[in-house]
Amino acid sequence: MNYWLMKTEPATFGLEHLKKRPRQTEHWDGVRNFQARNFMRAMAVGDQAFFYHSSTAVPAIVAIVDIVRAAYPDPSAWDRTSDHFDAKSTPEKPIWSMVDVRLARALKRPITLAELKTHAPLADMRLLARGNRLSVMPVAPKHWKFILSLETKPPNDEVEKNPRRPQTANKSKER
DNA sequence: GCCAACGTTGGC
DNA sequence: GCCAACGTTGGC
Repeated sequence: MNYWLMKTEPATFGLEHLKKRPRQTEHWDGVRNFQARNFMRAMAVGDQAFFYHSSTAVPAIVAIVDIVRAAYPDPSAWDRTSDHFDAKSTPEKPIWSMVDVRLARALKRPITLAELKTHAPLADMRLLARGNRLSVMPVAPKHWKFILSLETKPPNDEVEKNPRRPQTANKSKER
């Protein structure tokens, strides 16, 4: 069983949307990056993924989802009205894939990107790698376990022990 | 709104 | 196959 992380923009489809889906299940359509697609194709039923809110005020892991259906063709690729339409993909020769995910549970509290960055054991986490833009990526089991261990701890604990940089009196922007 | 990083496209 | 231009992602 493997672990993953899947990004979604809460303004478009966030945890509140997933909660309202029938059986709290949704197909993960619209991925148009080969690497991300290949990771979805590597998923098996029973794998779990962090549900991550991106492009939002407070980027964070907010829930865990179960992979409930392995990769199959993404029909939005041949839907001309879709934002994700791709003329190169056809029902006969589909290029893009999706999986179905079902909400396992919301985290007890969101684990923010800012918080993840403060933890040394996560230093080599793919999500935190420079320039990372993949919307679907694997999560190492050690990272998965460590992140879940943060759930029951106060969010500011570690931040206070590891101040990011000295605060200056001047609140104006750096230049 | 800015911008760094990266993927894709297309000319050659 | 190279690589510059362009588009997208996503944090800040």
